[in-house]
Amino acid sequence: MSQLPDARPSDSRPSDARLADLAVLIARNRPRFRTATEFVEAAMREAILEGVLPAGAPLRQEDLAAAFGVSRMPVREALRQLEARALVEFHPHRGAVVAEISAEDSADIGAIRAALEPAALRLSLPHLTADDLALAAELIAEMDAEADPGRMGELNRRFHMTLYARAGRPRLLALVEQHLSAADRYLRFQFSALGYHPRSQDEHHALLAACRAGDADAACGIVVRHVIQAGEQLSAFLDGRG
Amino acid sequence: MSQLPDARPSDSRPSDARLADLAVLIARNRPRFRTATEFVEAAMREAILEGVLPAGAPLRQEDLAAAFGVSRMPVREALRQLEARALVEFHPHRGAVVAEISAEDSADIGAIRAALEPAALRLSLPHLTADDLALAAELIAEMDAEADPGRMGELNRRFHMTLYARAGRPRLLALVEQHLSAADRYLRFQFSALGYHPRSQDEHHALLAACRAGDADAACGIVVRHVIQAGEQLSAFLDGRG
DNA sequence: GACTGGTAAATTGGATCCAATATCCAGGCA
DNA sequence: TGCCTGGATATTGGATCCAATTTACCAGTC
Repeated sequence: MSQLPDARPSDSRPSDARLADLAVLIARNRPRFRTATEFVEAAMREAILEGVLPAGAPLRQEDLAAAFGVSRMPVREALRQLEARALVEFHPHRGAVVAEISAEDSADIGAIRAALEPAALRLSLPHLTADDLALAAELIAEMDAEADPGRMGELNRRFHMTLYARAGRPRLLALVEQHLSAADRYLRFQFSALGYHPRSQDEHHALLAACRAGDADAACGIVVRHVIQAGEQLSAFLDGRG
Repeated sequence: MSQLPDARPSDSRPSDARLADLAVLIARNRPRFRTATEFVEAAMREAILEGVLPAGAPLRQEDLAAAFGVSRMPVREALRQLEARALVEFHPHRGAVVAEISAEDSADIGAIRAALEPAALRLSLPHLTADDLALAAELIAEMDAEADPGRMGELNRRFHMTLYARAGRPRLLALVEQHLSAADRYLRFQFSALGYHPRSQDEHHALLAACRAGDADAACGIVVRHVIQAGEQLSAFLDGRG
């Protein structure tokens, strides 16, 4: 992981073009992560959010280390970070497990989204560009054509984040994305079980229209309803099989 | 730290009362932290929020380990958790530092609070008891008598959390408390520099009154204004010495 | 047959050890 | 003189090792 040479060339005629190409090449080839811990943390977060590591799954440090081809230590540090994000739970001396999902937790996340997302949208909306709106429209179209639940969640997340992106509040946006992802974990169930798809798409269209019109109040109202009703539907679904 | 016996009694007549007492006794006597990592994490978080470890301070793992009387490993895990909470920043191979504070970050936190706190209050307000309101009033009174900025922040945080506590959304409340604490870090400057004290207390009184009256809209309006104007004042202060 | 007690295996938490990287400073070269 | 190069040092990132705790299993007893 860290013993790769940094691709530092000994080429001694540094034309600007060459340097630029080089930077691109380095950027691409640079192992996406500078430390093993970062790598493991990102991979595990994705695995949990994607459902590859299902809720309740025990996380044996030794096994994970072997799977990632590293020692236990980066795994431990990554698990600690994920714990702080409420994606895994530690039980002292008994190990970590992927955080369980529940109707209560779903409602909790829904309440947080319903509070944060309109705030982000209100800040972002005045600064949205035509390109942003075009991209959002494109993402809606892609969702229409998409069947795979995993890709679906990804597109949904990108659609929402595109509309919030100009808020210029990194911390707020990070929180929003975090809970959007967390909600994805829950929605994964629902996508296959219930066909909540068409209605959701209607709301996406309405939201985009309100954004185009620059109508913050309307847009926020749609977002809140969108989030709330998704949460309720999901809570009902989870309750029905708790 | 972890070699204390678990106080498991061999008493073989388990009356319910005895069991309950036992649970209390165990809970009280159980070392507050079960692992060194938990201990270090809690202590460091407090130290950062209290300002004992000021913004920008380098966090040498060896020194911290010595200070806590443990090895570097629990320190490393604790630092990772604090990184996920945005309280420290890692620079690969260069070490960790206490997260810097800035006017932008202050505004960011203000926006988050302004979104989350009214949501928490709205959920909590219908379930507030007379005791809750009495406690809140008491905390306001204590704030009047308090001069120390540290204790002040603590009281302010408890006052707000008392009003939100009945929201019944653990995740939401954790987020609220986290950002209330983060704001404290910033307010510490202000308390001594500017005398924003009296006005803030007026707002606290007004907020409590609205809660007593069960007027959610009014209470939320006050909270939002309270947070926003504290944020603005602070941003201005920080900008003025950027 | 169920429960207590004790022992053994598995797994985590913590400490130590090694490698890799960044910083700092001296020295050579244009 | 100024900049780049190279090595020494400090500090982190990662691996290995040991101890402590939990769990499972099995024997013995009521």
